[in-house]
Amino acid sequence: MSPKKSAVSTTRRTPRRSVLSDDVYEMIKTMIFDHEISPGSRVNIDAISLQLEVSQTPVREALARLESDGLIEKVPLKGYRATELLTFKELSDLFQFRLLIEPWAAEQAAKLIDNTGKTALKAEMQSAKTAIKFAGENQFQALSEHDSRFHTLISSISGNQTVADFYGRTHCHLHLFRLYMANKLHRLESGSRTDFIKDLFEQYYQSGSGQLAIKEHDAIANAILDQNAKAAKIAMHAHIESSLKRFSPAAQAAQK
Amino acid sequence: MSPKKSAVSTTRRTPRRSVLSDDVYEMIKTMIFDHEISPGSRVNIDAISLQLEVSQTPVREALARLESDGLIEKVPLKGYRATELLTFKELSDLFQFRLLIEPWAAEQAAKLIDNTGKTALKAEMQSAKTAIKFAGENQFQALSEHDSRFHTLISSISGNQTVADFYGRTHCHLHLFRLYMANKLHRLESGSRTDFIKDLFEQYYQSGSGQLAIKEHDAIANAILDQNAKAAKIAMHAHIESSLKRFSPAAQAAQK
DNA sequence: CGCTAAATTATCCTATAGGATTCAAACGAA
DNA sequence: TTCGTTTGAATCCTATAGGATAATTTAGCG
Repeated sequence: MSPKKSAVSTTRRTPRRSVLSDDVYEMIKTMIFDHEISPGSRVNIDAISLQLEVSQTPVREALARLESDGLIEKVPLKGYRATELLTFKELSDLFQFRLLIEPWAAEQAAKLIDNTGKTALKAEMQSAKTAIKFAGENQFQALSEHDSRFHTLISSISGNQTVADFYGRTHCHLHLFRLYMANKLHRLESGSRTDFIKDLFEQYYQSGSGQLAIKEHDAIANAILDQNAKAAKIAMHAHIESSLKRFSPAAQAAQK
Repeated sequence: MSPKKSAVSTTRRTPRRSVLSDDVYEMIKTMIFDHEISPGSRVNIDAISLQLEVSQTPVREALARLESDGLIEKVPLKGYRATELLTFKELSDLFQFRLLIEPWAAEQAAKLIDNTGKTALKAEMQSAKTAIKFAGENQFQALSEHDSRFHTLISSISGNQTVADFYGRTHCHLHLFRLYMANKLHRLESGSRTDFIKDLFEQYYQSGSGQLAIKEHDAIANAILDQNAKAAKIAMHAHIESSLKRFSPAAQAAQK
């Protein structure tokens, strides 16, 4: 009876391939991004393993890795919890870090880009422009993912793996922050009340801002495609600074 | 019988406190730094758990975290292995990254340093100077640890937590690289043969270089203590560049 | 009403067993 | 002799149960 049951469940698990703990890692990450696990809330190993229908071992491994990513933190004898949302100070620090890294990466990318890179960059910009037109209510999601891919692409074209790696580590935090703000805006829209926070969020997220970010991306992409290193560097710097400016009011408001 | 044995072993384990997996993490890290686990070699979970007298669970968690640090890598169905030593390209990339981060950090440190910071910085420089005189055969070890503390201290005084965190992640790789070269030098000295590699290593590690690094640190520290931001930035930039130059010949030779 | 002590809860850690996969060596056929 | 197949051992990965310890809550007493 018991062995048979085990055999059945094994059969059912078989379609899942590769390493289970990697899948669990991605699943928990998705749960955080989707706000099934909200910032600051506790993450129970038992609960996760029951929910995902795996044992505790892969969950532990996944949580240990997420702790290194800074998405989960472990309080020694109390358990794991999702990290709090970035404070305004942390957000500023993160953007300052990007200002040190990414303009240089754009500069290098302009110097080193080859035909493969040019094709990829053109494709990414094209996909962004079609996405912004047709995505409808998922426009924000599409835009956010384009942003992620765009910056990652440039980091990788820069040829410096260390820089690309470290940029990648920052991005999930920014992504999470954006998603959180979008979620907050959504809830505000569902309700009937209007207040200054809603205005701030709309100011950031609605049409103007989306178009603006794409325009700035365009300037960067064109400079890189022209192999104009200096222009690429300047454009990236300007983009990150104006991006922080767009973030700031909403971020400060969200602290309260 | 069985329960009694279990009770005994439990009693023996009791003195170890706090979270076991953290201890295991540090222990494995130490084993890597001490070359008990050499670059590229396989890391057997069973063996580690037997050696450290813990079960597999904390070992797995530790390895998962070390994988995020880049000190261990996991090959899906084959096991864990220590990562290979940095290639010359990776080393160059890492120093380029430091050139983007640390001069800025030194600049900020000079602007923001308070009395607590000044005291700490003076103490660190003092300890370095006494260490280099008296350490004897451990001089290299002492110097290496001073270097680590010095750069970490400046990153933290800069006030940007993101920058400090990311700097910290680079340092263990540099540390490992240095230890590896020191070990290689040591083995060359034990043997009787002399060759160009030995010369290169000596050129880097012996008196001249140690004094040189301290002098450069001194220039940085003084600029920061004087709150001369521009000078601090320039001094840090120069230090990292000359540090890479000292590394390069030995690193390129080690590749072969 | 406030404080101490016991019971409950939750988490960490251990231990073990078995399925799945890979690597290596032995064997047989062309 | 050489190549391909098969067998065996080693290892990883998963699952599950239960004991130990710290944190939390509840109850009782002053």
